[in-house]
Amino acid sequence: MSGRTMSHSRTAVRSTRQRSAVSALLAETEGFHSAQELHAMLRDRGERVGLTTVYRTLQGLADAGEIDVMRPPGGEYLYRQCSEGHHHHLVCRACGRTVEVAGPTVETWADRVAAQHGFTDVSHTLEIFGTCPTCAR
Amino acid sequence: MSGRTMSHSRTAVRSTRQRSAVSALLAETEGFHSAQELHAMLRDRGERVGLTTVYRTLQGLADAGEIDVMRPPGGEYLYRQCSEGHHHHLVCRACGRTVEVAGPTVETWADRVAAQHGFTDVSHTLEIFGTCPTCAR
DNA sequence: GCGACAACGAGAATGATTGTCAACAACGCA
DNA sequence: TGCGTTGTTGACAATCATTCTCGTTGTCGC
Repeated sequence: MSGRTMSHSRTAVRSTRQRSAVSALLAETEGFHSAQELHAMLRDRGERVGLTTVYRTLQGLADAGEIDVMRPPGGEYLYRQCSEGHHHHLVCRACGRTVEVAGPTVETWADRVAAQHGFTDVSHTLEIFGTCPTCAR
Repeated sequence: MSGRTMSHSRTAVRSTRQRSAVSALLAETEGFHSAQELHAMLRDRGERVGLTTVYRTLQGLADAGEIDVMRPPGGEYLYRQCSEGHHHHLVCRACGRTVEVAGPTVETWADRVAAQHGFTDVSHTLEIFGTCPTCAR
């Protein structure tokens, strides 16, 4: 992992119809969706993309940091194209609506705590769940 | 769910050999383990407990807040008996060693952010991953 | 004791994700 | 523009943690 030295221009990522289709779909879709859902959406659109390819493409995009991955308690992986930079999500349990939140406070706190215990190469996951105002009634 | 009114003394939790075995194992075991691992450990001990029961018992204990649940990226659910109260974990990616960390800062931050967006009934998940000093070499 | 019913557990079922591998199609280069 | 290299695709099988089924068993109140 992380050993992608990308020497020269070897192993260039090829642009294919399938990959474009997935990216395009993500670009114009709101909210988080599972790989299965995205695959079904593509199918409904008339795009012919294999399920395996959807999984591979999503993982690739996630590794590249171009999309966000979330795993709600008791559910499968959900993907979404978000704004740039590191941020977290506030998710409604009922309707799934999400709000992106940036928390410099938390980032530094997590790094500091980890450093205090001598941990290096630190990362973290954080999701906030609740009921949004609309669903509250 | 949550409709456990417990009228009279109905639906009392019965104490069984299997349930005791799982609790006992958790009590004297360090670190997080999956349901499958715990089941194997019980088997090695000579305890005869079905896998289904291990799952059920763990879920029950987790619901009751008596044990902690964690789900690392790309893995299955992990269970562990921790100290009382709300806290988070700093986990070593290499050896799995965990350190409990309390973060009042984070708790209030999460609640405040959620409140700002009108979200109610708020909860959150947070895990910090890194490489511990020992594994760093 | 006794009986109601929670708990158990072996095996089947589920379902998301990953592995396989032959056919395919970008893209660099001549 | 033609061609070969090689990353990419996708139908299908395989994996594997978790859940469901349902007949049997063990607890506990009385």
